[in-house]
Amino acid sequence: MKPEAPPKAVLRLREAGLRPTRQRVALARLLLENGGRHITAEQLHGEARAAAIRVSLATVYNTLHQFTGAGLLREVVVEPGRSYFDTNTTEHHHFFDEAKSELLDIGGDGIVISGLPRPPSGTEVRRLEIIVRLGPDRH
Amino acid sequence: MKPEAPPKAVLRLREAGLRPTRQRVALARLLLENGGRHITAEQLHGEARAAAIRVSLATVYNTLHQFTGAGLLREVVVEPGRSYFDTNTTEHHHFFDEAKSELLDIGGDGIVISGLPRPPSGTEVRRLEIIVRLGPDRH
DNA sequence: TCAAGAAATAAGAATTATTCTAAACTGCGG
DNA sequence: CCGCAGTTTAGAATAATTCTTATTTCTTGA
Ligand SMILES: [Mn+2]
Ligand SMILES: [Mn+2]
Ligand SMILES: [Zn+2]
Ligand SMILES: [Zn+2]
Repeated sequence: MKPEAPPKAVLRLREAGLRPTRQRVALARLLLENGGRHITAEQLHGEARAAAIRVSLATVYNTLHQFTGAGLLREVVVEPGRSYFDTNTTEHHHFFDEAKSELLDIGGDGIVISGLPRPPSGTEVRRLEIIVRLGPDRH
Repeated sequence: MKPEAPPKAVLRLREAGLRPTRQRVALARLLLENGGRHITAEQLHGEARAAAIRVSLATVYNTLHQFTGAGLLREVVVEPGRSYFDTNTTEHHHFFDEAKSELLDIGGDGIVISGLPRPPSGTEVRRLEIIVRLGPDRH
């Protein structure tokens, strides 16, 4: 009588061509229903455990990469040996607080870069990113 | 009778407050007498072996970090799990060819960025870097 | 020139993030 | 409900880097 409305996350996964498995749906919820975030695989795994979602770390890694491939996430590399995954896939840039190891969004609108050379032949630009590295204010 | 003139590398190390040991001098030569480079610890270790310089990988890592701390090198992070060390310490930016895993300099002069917000309070900008990620030209 | 202490090196073990393997499970079309 | 491709998982494996500790090498001041 009451046909279940498929949750939003399920639809997003279907659109992306990813089977809405228990784990993927749960992770999609954590990631996409919580505003803009910059999260590590370990962190997400921790949140999943805290939310009583049983999922292996390998699956968290797989899922993060699949989501990235599908354009639901973006991978940000600012520190050696660790990847952050960004739920904000719009064009934007980052502050990186080196003391706190924390990324902060810089909205992409209104930022203009001039003077860049054209890319070497045989290549084309995939993405342009600005990283503003921050340290403690040593006034 | 003929007092040896201390090689350039020795002087650079002294200025930087680093003892000019056999290994550091040899690595400084490889790094600083070969034009602008973006090199990995493993790569440098390989070059050292090829040049018959006996130095351990641990020392290569130590040296690269010390040089970076002293401002003789700059560390660039563009790929998860690997650091590049840049012999160009002037203000500049990079193309990163993701297919070849190769960094290319973009001279810092003439590049202007506008519209950036000011850093969050308590922090100050340490460095601003632009990374232009390249893929194969899929015309 | 030499002795002594401080600093640096090296070998290998250890750590960390991530990926791989292969076996068990599950969503879904028929 | 079957069956199978796609998915998950535990644990092993990998890769880059760091750590530990004994040994070696600079530096300096008798
Ligand atoms: Mn990745
Ligand atoms: Mn480092
Ligand atoms: Zn972001
Ligand atoms: Zn460079």
